[in-house]
Amino acid sequence: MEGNVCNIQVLLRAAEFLERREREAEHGYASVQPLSPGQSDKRSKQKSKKISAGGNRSVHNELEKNRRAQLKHCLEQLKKQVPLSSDSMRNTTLNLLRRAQLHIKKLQEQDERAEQMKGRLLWEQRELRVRLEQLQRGTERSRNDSQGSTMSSERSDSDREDVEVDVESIVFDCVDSDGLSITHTGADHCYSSMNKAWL
DNA sequence: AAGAGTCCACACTTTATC
DNA sequence: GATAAAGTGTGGACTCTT
Repeated sequence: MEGNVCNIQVLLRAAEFLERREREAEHGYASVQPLSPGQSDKRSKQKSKKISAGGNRSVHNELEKNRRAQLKHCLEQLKKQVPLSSDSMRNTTLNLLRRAQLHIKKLQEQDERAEQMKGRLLWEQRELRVRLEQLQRGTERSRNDSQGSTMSSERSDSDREDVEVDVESIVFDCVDSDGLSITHTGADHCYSSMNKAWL
């Protein structure tokens, strides 16, 4: 009985040795040796459980490789989206993530500014429409007074349609070269050109 | 409950940079 | 050559599916 126990222990040791040698041959170095008890709870549990993923080390390794390749691919994609840094920062993953963070912040700010400008332009558009209506009514009245004409308004709805201005396009026409940072004078220029188009 | 898939942390190696 | 960063193998933990 005692002899059998000894044989089993010898066999287990031999199996361990063979496994270790196989690992060394596979990737050039021995796998991580378990730490002494108390160093790490995780490590102390290592031998107690089979590998859950696939039950096969090589399958697990392949899956992990795929996962990392995917992660790397995503980082490459991100690198394309994020503008290159002008300073002498090294192109490490950490720096890439930092630059991405800054870039996102910048884009959010630009978006905010664009929204503000859009609101202002819409407000301006409404104001100018009201003013136009007033002017049209004024000219109609003066014509009626001077000529006593019964003709209907010179400007039909279709004419008025021509006057309609696409605010969105104006916003982008007025955008500065750096993106969406529209200066006040630039916007004023837009308004004056809008007025010219209408009059 | 068992198995598969995925994420994460750790140890270690390899490669790049100074 | 020293150091940092990237790459790899591995096992545990967790979630989801069957």
